[in-house]
Amino acid sequence: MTTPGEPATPGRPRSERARQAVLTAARELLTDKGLPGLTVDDIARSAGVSKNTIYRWWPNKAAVLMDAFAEATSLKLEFPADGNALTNLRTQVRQVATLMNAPRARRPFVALVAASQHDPELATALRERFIATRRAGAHALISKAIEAGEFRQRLDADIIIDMIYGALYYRLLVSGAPINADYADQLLDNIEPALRPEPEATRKIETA
Amino acid sequence: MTTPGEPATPGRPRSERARQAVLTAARELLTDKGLPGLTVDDIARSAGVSKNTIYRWWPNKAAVLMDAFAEATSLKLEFPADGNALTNLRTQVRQVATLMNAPRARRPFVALVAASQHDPELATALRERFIATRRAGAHALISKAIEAGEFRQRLDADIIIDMIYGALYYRLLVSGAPINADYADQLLDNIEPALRPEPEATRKIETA
Amino acid sequence: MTTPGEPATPGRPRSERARQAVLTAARELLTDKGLPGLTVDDIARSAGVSKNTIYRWWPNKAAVLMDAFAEATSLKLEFPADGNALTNLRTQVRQVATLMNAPRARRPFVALVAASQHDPELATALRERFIATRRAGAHALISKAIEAGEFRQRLDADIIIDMIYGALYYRLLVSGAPINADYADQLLDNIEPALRPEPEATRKIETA
Amino acid sequence: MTTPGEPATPGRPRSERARQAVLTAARELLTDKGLPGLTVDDIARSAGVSKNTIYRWWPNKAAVLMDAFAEATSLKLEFPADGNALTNLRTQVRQVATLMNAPRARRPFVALVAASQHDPELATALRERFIATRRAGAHALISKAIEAGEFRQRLDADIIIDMIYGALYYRLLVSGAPINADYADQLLDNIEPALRPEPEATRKIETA
DNA sequence: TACTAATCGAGACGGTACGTCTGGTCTTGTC
DNA sequence: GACAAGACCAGACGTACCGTCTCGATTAGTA
Repeated sequence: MTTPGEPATPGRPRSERARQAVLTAARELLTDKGLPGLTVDDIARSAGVSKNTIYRWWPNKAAVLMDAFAEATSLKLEFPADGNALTNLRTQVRQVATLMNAPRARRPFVALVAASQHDPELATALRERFIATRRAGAHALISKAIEAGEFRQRLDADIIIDMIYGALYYRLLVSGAPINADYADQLLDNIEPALRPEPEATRKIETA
Repeated sequence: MTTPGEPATPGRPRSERARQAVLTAARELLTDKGLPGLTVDDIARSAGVSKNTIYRWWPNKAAVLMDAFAEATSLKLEFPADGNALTNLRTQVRQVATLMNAPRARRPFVALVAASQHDPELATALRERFIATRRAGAHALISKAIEAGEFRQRLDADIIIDMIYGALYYRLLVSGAPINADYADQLLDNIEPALRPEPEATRKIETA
Repeated sequence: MTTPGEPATPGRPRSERARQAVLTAARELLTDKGLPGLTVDDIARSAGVSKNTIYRWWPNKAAVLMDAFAEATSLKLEFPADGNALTNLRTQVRQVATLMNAPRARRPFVALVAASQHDPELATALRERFIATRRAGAHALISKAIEAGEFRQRLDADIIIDMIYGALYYRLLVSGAPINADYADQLLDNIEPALRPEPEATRKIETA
Repeated sequence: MTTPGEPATPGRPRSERARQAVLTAARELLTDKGLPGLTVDDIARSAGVSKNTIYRWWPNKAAVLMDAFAEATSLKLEFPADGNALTNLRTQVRQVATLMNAPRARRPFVALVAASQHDPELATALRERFIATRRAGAHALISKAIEAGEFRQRLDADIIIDMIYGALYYRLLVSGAPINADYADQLLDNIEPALRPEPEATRKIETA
């Protein structure tokens, strides 16, 4: 008997074992060898699965990697909202930075971003499933802080996020430099004066 | 008779015509079709050159594109140092933003950055030949401004550059949003308070 | 259910259509253009088959032609054993000569013999699959005739075959002269006195 | 000053050293590696000569090998005409057989015959420069013997030569069996009864 | 207990790009 | 001029990968 609501499909059901084997194999091979040099035949062989099965469930190689990466990073980043806005933002950025640098995430993520440059569908999926969620968290935090007067009024949350997260991506994709909590701190330390509301005196002079 | 100092190699000299034809063809094809879907045979055919000649001088497709792109953007960005530091920085970022968005540069550049993710040599070349020069200009400007008291003392030039340029790369590689002078202005407007020296009152207290 | 005895291999079975198309295309192209100037790409294109498929089943171009030629000449030469030994031998040689001169056989066969000069495997295959069968027929005929007293006792069947067939190959490969039934007759007419048993008088003296 | 009679060509004369080096290198490489796997670049490098020089004096690779082989076998085969026709023929065939089997001749010769199958010019050159001379010697010998009554009247010299020499070529190109004086003897022993004039008695009976 | 329908493995297939190699030509500067 | 050096064009080679396909063998639910 099947779950009600699902239209009781006849025939053999999809093998969960095969699905897991594919994703695991893809993840491992990607971590080991990077995206090029990683072939679908490799994944199939390594997963003990037929190529057919892969193409039955995923449209192409990138989609497999996408799912594989999704599983690997499914653990939600929990952004505690205990302290003041600056502290919270710092915590967020630190967590994202740490995650980006994790060995089992950095290589695959870089590969996916690279592949997305010539694969619009992948680019969309990547943005919607990973990047948007991170941005949304940061955007909510900053917006609230601006409203609450904790951050400058004239701040543009999206631009600030572009800069902070952009710096992380810059290191990830261009300079290759390490991305860790220290670096997150440096970013926050340097941009912090732009986030704080202007002192009364200064504002009066300016607005005068 | 050859110029003294040049060791007068024997044999037929490299054909400058062939070299130019290859680079031009690569540039055009890359702009039209992107890096995948661009084959070496295409370049050879389009350049009227044998594949052999390409592989004699470049180790792979990416290296050709690297050189092609280098020629295309060899025109120096001139950063005028007339006004104050902030204005100069704004001019710089505007120029870089405009360049990044130019149709004959954006596609190739994106393709090169993507390819550099799994090609360490290309990554190094890209950093040394393009990115380093841009950074150097910005770094000099900011450093001087800090020394001259035009910018905050505790600023870390590299971090600031990471953020401003990182935002540009973020749009280039991740969000795909347009990159233009307006965006450059937005970046500068938002980070500017972090660049300005602290007001007298604050500084006196600090330095006291 | 499969035929017992056949091990029922898994996977998609080899395409008989592709096999036939390759062999036919190879045969036709070889007849038209000769072995050089005949490329594997040509065969693949002409057969509507991928190059991959050719290389999956044949180690090189010559092996394809070998099989193609085998199919073309699979029709057995039937040597009737009705009359006396000399007549039968003449019939055999005439048939072989005619076959060698046939337009769809001569060019391919010459090409294969030529290629076999620097391809030991091909040479072996050629000998075993074509030349040996022809020789075997002639050898049986001559041996029996010697035993039956129809041919000279001291004849060496292999040497006789070397000479008769050698003459055919000589014209085929060296002089390029035509090879037909008339030529076969000439060969037999000239060597015939060496085949006949010695006249009684002479034999008596010898055996005495 | 040049030799009178030769039209005083200006410029540097052809380098005999280069010519010799090319032919020697070609010969050695051919003996070592066979015709395929023997490239013009190989010859040039091994001879310390530029490829240009080779193509200046020979139209293609086969022509070089032709000349190289010509030098190697320029030593004339001297056919002594001392004894009776049969003995002389035997001597001739023995010499040709021995020459064909010589290690520095067999490989190159086989390669040339093979190459001549798809190179009409080479085929012509090969026939005219090597094969014709051998045949001519044998033809003269047999013709005279027929006229002198030493051989059968109704013998066709060309057909006999086709068979004897054909047997040698057959071993050379098809069976790969050794070719030596013993083999020459076997050939002569087996065909000899066909060469001898018919005994009077037999002829009378036949013509009766 | 069959029957049906979708899955699975294996692996052959068409298509296409890769990077290498060779043949034969052309272009330098030197002798 | 001939020569060594070596770059050049043309084009075949054999390999690799992608995504599709065709098999026989499983494995549920349905009759």
